[in-house]
Amino acid sequence: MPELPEVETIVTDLKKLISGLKITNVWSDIPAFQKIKKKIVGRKILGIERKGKNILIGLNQDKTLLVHQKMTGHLMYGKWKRENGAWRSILPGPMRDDPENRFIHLIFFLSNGRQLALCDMRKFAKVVVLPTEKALKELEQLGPEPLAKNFNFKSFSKIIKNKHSKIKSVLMDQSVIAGIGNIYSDEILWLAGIHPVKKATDLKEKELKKIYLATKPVLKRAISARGSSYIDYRDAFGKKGKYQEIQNAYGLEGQKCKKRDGGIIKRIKIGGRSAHFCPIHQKL
DNA sequence: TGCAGTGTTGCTTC
DNA sequence: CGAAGCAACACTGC
Repeated sequence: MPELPEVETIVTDLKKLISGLKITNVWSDIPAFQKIKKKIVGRKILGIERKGKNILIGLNQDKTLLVHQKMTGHLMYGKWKRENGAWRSILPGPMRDDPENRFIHLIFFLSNGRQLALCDMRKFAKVVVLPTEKALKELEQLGPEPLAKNFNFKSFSKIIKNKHSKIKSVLMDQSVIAGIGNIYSDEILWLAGIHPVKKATDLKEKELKKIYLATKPVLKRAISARGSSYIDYRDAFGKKGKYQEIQNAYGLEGQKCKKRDGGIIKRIKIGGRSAHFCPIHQKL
């Protein structure tokens, strides 16, 4: 679920909320997660950063808590109480009676009395504690960060030009660019005016440039909107993102293209994923 | 009722 | 080797 904008939103918030705190206890109903308890209880949280869609929580003694939220995972900061076998938020706010609470599978108890909870309906999320060096090594295969200052057209086009897959799939390939998934690949191609099925290797210099130039604005706008909450994404405070209200392609099948070019947004399958595009201004 | 579809990734297959 | 297909899981909507 969470792509770069959603992960960036949570990381920015968590930096302010949990940096400097100690982890005092860990609860989980998933055996794999229960094992991390003895590795991190008593450790201090030094800092938090994002790499692609990964969240790295730096701990003392050179350990890193590596979290990938995959499809439906999201971290929330608050306070929950176990009631009748379920976790219930006891703070005022949107988490109070959010049905999402029933999917809490992991809780870190913090030294200020608050908790960091992982909500994950489909249980795909990855949470591991590794020596920092190892964690960084695991993420070595990630492509460049599209929002970094050194993300330039030359390196961007060089990687993409010789890929033989469809451009949408290439944009979602984490080793090509880090952080782009199904929603934002649709949005980037809509803004660039490129058909998602087009083979990357067939793109002309001018078309590559359009994609490159569309990438940053789409991601930045999504970060400003605090991400998309198509189904279950929540920010650290249990609030939904607003990008789905300003989307141009994703999830808009059958609606008029917002470019007012007379197109009706079409939905097709690409590599097993749904792709949305305007057949008028995104021609093959 | 049952089954296709869902924002990700990595393993298997060709 | 690179590209494509599918499974991991739980739930929703047609």
